[in-house]
Amino acid sequence: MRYWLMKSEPGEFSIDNLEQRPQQTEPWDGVRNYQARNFMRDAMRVGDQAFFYHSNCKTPGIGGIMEVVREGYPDHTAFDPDSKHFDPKSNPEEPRWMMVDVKYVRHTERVISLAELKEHDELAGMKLLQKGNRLSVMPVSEHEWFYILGLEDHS
DNA sequence: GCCAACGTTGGC
DNA sequence: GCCAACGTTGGC
Repeated sequence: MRYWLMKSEPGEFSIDNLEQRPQQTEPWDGVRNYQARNFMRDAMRVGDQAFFYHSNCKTPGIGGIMEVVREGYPDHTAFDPDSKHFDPKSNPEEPRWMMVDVKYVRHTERVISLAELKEHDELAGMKLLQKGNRLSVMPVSEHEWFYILGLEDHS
């Protein structure tokens, strides 16, 4: 089992939205970065766990946990001219972009903010914290995963 | 293949 | 709203 962190702007799609979806499941569409795509296409497996990270908002940070329930398949929003994620260079015969389906597991007991993550030396190696990192889908090590979960009931 | 210009991300 | 960092595009 692997661990991941996936970013979304809560104004677009939040952990609350995921919880309210039918089956509490949603395709993680709209990723238009090759490295992030490769993680979803090549490495994510059913049963993997992921932090739901809220980005570009008042308090960026981890707001919940989700699980991969469907492995990489073509992101059809790239084919749709009306979609804001439309990419004319992708087509159903040769899809350029991939997505996975994720399912709500739970909210974290509180938002574990980016600022807080930065305070912990044990997490200094996290991809999320590297300067200039803009990946929206990235791996989290098992050690980082459980260390972060251990922060949950502190304040 | 180089690289300047441009668009996007995302914290602050 | 600002802007640093980064990825992509396209002329050459």
